Amino acid sequence: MSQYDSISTERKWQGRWKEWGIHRFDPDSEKPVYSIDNPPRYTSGSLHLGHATGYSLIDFAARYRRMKGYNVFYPLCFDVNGTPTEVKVEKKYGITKLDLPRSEYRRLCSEYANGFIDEMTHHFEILGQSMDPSIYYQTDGRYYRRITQISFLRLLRMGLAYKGDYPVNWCPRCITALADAEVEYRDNVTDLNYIRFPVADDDRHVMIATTRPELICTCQTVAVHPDDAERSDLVGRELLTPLYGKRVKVIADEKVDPEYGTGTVMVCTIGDKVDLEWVMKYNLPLEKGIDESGLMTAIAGPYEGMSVQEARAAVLQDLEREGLLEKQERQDQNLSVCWRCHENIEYLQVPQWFLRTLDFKERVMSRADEVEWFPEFMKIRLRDWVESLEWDWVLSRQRIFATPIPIWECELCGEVVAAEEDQCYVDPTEDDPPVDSCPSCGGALKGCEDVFDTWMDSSGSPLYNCFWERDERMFEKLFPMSLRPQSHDIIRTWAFYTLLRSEQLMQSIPWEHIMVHGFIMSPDGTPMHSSLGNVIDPMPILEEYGADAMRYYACTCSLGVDHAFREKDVKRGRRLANKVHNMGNFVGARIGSRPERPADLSAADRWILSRYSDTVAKVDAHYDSYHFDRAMRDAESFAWHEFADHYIEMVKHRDDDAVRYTLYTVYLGLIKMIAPLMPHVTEDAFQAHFREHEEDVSIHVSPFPRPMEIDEEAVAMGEMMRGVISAVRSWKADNKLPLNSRISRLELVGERAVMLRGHEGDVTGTLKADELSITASAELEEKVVAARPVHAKIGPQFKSDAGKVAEAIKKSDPGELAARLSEGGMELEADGRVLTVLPEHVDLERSLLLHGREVDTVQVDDLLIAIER
RNA sequence: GGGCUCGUGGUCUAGGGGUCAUGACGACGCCCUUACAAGGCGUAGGUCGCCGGUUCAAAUCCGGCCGAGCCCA
Repeated sequence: MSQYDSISTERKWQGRWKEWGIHRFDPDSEKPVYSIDNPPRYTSGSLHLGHATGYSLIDFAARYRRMKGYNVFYPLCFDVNGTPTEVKVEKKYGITKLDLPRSEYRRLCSEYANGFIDEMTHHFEILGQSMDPSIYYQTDGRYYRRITQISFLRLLRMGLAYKGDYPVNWCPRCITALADAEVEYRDNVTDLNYIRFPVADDDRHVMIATTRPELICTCQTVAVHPDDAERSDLVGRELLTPLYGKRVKVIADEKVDPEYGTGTVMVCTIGDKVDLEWVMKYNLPLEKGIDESGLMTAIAGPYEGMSVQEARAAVLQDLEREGLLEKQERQDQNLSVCWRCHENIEYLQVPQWFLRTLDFKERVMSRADEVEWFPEFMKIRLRDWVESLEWDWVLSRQRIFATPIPIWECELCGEVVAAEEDQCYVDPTEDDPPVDSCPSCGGALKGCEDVFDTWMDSSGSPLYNCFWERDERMFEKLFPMSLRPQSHDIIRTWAFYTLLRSEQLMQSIPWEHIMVHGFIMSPDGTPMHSSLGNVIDPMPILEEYGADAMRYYACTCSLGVDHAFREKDVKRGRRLANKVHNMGNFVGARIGSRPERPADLSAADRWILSRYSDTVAKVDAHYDSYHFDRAMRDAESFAWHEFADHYIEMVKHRDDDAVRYTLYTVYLGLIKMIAPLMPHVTEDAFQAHFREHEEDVSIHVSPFPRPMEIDEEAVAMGEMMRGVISAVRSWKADNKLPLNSRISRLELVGERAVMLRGHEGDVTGTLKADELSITASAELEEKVVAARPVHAKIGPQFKSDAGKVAEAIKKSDPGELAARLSEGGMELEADGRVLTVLPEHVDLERSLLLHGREVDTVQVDDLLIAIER
């Protein structure tokens, strides 16, 4: 009947929250700050399921901390920068970066990326996000790029940023350098070509296997393994490269794998990382066979101007014609590709700006140790990455839609003139340098056309968020931040670079906690890819089930691991929202005004207050350690299976101050516990039933509940009542009776049952029983029907005899055993020793028989319930 | 190939030394009960991936293997 209408309710409160400004960070507040280094959402279009989940997890932390009394800093922010947008724009307009003036190209990118922001902001609202628009930023803003540039100028002055001329990863499609972190690997199958290299001044030839025949033109040397007896005579001799006839020397190097191909390797400039090592080691000339656009250079002779693929085909054809191609084998390989456009990357020597990184490995790891990781094991990923680093970070990109590197260079002598800090934001391709001409030679200055790797912007997010170089007082207050939330795939980039730069600029950690979540996979557990057609759009889910239901799913996703999407969890979320709503209807109809705590509470009241207190303590601790899945599990299980299923049933027959007080207190605390996870339905219940009695304008700015009392005796009584009531309700169900059918008489028999004397009303009222009597053992025949060993007691005491004791208990006649135990214990003999079995070692199951009356009996543990219809 | 995480009823999942293994979904049966049938009560369904080891006791700890996912080469 009463159904919760999630969609309209959610829109309503989302609108109010905006009006009330309850998510606003207060710069003037004295409250402790909890600041979140929120991942600026990349403006690539609509939100996908992974984002919906990831941002939900962050929002849980934000809302929880607000309720814990923190001044929460949780900015609405977008990442508007970089290659992914350029790739999309180039596709859309069919252009490359070379086709348009820089400013025009930049305008198209900016228009494209900014075009998504309104929609994406709206999506965040629909998801129930509590991001604060009053501290909004986007990474292409002059205000943001200014911080990137100033931080670079500091690093430059410290000697940590430098210009170098080393081979770098290069994407010929994007025509730019790439950092190691931007290189991805793809499985591929290619041909391994066996090619004859004639030996100079001899009629012999040597067979060389290569996957890159187009690079014969840059072959600098040929290597064999020093222990390779078969080929050792070649070392020191010269070979002639096929097609070119260039003389190259044969060397011996440990790094050659004698098992691979022919055991003879041609070293080119530069085919792969191993080539690069040899180039460095033997100081080989760096001849460039491939240019920045991925086309063969003049060195390739007849193949000049061809693409790598074209040249490879042509070279193979020519080799075959000359009889130099012996054979070809299919071979698996691991191809290095550009992280964004997936073009094969090359190693090219083009002068670049670098940031000293290798020198900081240890210090970064030591900062990482100062940060608390959730989960802890994710730090291992960082360590593995840091240990594997071989190059400094290439900062410069030959791209356009990013932050310009704020320097000018002398066209004559190459002298670098850096921008003044107060010039920033500055674009050296448009703005004037701080001096008119080169200070060393008077030559003309040319603005740098390179831009920064966008991770240079991203890794400055804590600096920007904390008002670095904008507001000293705020910086003192905010830095370091409280939390960095992110996914595990960008540990090697965002987390690493942020730690690095915070160490270099501040000698500090950037944040105290880092929370790392996994990916959302398709329902069958495989990754979602648009090419596989298994991508799930969260918007229809949000429209069908509501944001609270979606967030319920999100909170079941424990940190650090990947999760297959499960629509049933979203459905479960919707049912919980409905349940919470309906519990509110029941409670709201009962409570009237804000009740004071009456002097006497019933056993049921004290039981549920104790269980509630225990739950609050657990849930609070789970939130505090970002275990939202556990927080929800404990809160939900209490709400549904203790409070609703039992307590509410127990008090339906009552109408007194104690029950009003208990319902008010427990239900209010309950919705507060769930509020960070399901903010809409809890706000709705708060506004409907509590707002007029409570001071807080919204549940989301109200204090998180605190445990009240744990009354062990009441818990024992409550659990027993719950057991009795459940048992009788199942008895009614088994006998096909409606649950509200009357029972004329109940009798509880058992020593523990006596505890319930004085609280008969809770039981009779709930079960609609006319009469209830409680007796310890009277009029009953007790029969022990089973005896089970209590291993938890037997093990520690009897150690290696535990097995024998357990066996003896199992073998005994239960009745006799019980008799012996009541006389003080049962003695066993084992290897000449006497072992005494005591009552605590045995769990007796008794069947209690009641005769003389026509009754049904139900047993709960050691309690017998006799029911007279 | 290396690192990390994970293999638990049909499906998904909790638990991480103490012995009738948690819960959800699904299935089946029953019940419209002074909040909720989008509800309640119950039943069936398990060699806790496989093989060894440690221990009085292993789903849990250790080793190996098999399988999955992620990250990296």
